[in-house]
Amino acid sequence: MDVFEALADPTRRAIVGMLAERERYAGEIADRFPIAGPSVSRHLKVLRESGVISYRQEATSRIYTLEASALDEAKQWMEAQLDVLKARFDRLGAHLDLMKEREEREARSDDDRG
Amino acid sequence: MDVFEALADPTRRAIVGMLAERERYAGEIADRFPIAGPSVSRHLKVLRESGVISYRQEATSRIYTLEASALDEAKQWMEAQLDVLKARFDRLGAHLDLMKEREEREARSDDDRG
DNA sequence: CGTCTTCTTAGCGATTTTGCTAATGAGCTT
DNA sequence: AAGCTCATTAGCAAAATCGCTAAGAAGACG
Repeated sequence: MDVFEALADPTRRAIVGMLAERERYAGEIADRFPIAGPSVSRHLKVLRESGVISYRQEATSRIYTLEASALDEAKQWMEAQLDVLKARFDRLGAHLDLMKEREEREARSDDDRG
Repeated sequence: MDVFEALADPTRRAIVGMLAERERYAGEIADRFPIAGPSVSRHLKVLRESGVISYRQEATSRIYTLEASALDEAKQWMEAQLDVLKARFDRLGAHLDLMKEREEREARSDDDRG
């Protein structure tokens, strides 16, 4: 259910990386990690339940696929935070510009007065 | 050290959300959650050690700030995976186009002959 | 200097996570 | 139907996580 929790584990992120390249059989995934098959199977389950991956059955094999939507959701959360942060800095910049402008105007007024 | 692990916890993501808006005192953060102060303090430590937030001391208070860089790093990882995935679909699309084109060319040849 | 405020670290228990091996389910193949 | 392959679930131990309360560190302030 929770994408962030699913991506917290380095093995699971590596699986995501593998599936970004192309679809894979469960066994093909398991072979690439130094841990036992059932352990990988559990990681696949977590990724499945969080919606990060899906599979289609083909005879006795499961072919796993990366689901862009879940990953995109997480990306968008990151972006939203960064946007709010950026907006804050932009306002700060605008504020500094405003202060600078006022400063200059006051300097000119001083000149006018001599 | 690990941004993804830091963002796995919903309380910590809420803290990130608070700090995106503006800097906050540790106490100000703690007040917004139904858990005890020390528990929040530990969450802040995890976020600190993963580089997601930083603080500056001011008298007895700590003012916490969101660090864009760590969040950006996580965002970029997401983007990288999605880009690889997208590139794959683009290639697939190109492949399908190629097949379609060949099909049409063969159809024309049939007409010529037919 | 004693004490208040602010925040953290120490230490504990309950729960969850991650690894393992063993057993199970489902589909081929002979 | 027996046996093989592919992948999962079941069940266990070790480790990590998250909450709590109690105790500590460090500046402010009478």
